[in-house]
Amino acid sequence: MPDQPVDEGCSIAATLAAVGDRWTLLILRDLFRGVRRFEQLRSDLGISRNLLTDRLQRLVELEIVHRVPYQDRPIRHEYRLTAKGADLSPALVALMRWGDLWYAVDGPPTLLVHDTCGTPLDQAVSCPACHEPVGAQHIRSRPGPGRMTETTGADR
Amino acid sequence: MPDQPVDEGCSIAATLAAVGDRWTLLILRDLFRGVRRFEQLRSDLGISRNLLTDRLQRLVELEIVHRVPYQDRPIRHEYRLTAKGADLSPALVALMRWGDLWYAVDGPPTLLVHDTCGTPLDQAVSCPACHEPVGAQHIRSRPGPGRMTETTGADR
DNA sequence: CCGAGTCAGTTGCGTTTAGCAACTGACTGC
DNA sequence: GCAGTCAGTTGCTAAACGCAACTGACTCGG
Repeated sequence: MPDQPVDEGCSIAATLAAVGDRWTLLILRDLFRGVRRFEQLRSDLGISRNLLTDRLQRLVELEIVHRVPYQDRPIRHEYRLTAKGADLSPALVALMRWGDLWYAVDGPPTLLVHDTCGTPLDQAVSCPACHEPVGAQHIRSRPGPGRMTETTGADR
Repeated sequence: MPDQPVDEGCSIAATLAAVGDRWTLLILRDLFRGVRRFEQLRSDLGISRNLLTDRLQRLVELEIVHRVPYQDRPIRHEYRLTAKGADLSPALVALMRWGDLWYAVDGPPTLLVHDTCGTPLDQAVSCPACHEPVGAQHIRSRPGPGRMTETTGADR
């Protein structure tokens, strides 16, 4: 997928360049849920086969997903998240919460719970110094160590 | 923008249907950073004018962004996040962190800090009962109250 | 008051990407 | 040996994107 407008030097742009197309995050959502096989993914998502082939290949190249054989004769593979793929979990959680908040009139269609105790989970941005949650209006952005060049002033 | 494959009954799909195209999240990133005017957005993103017009209109329709006049003669508007738009902050933070983790070799290009104390922020999924952070492998998903119908078994 | 400049679009056109349907191929199981 | 499943591939059409040129409402400098 398309070389996104890759604003090098922005991690959001870098992430979207990797997984920011119409299907990839939905494929990953299914992988998190345990849907791992081509045909299952296809019918669950309603994606066409050629695109699914394409997106999975790309995810494998990016090492977000790996192919694991689950039978020989005929050889068939399933797709599993790598550590890099599993690290997308917070992003999917955040996207889900926004959908829950603004589009789920009767409450969330899916709850995320702690496996050991079954309690519904929280997600928060917080300040390790102040030990409190931080809302969007209290987040500032600053150039970090990985910034190459021209630090323009316009912060949040 | 395109009517995404809207798997109704999945908040991730609902969110992606709203903001999951090639440009929208980058536009929102800029709005969070304080870039608010058409021409600024255009040149910062390198997006073509027609698409920017289109995306902004859609964001206004969805009430993620609103148009505020900043001068008359000629009348000019800037685009600002609504509360709904501001609620996307955690999602952008999560996408940014993944990019930082996997693509920022020299450290993050941008740091998010607490406005009052300047401390770099954390984001975590946590269990309110156990009072501890919860990694991807300990998250289970369950049908929630907003689920309409056929609860298929395949959980995470 | 005329021409250059700015900002915010709109229009038109060619290229890319996506979506659909039909086909292949390696099997299993009856 | 024929139907069925799974995982693709190929070919064609439709939708989305990207670029460049044009419009329009102004301001400002001379």
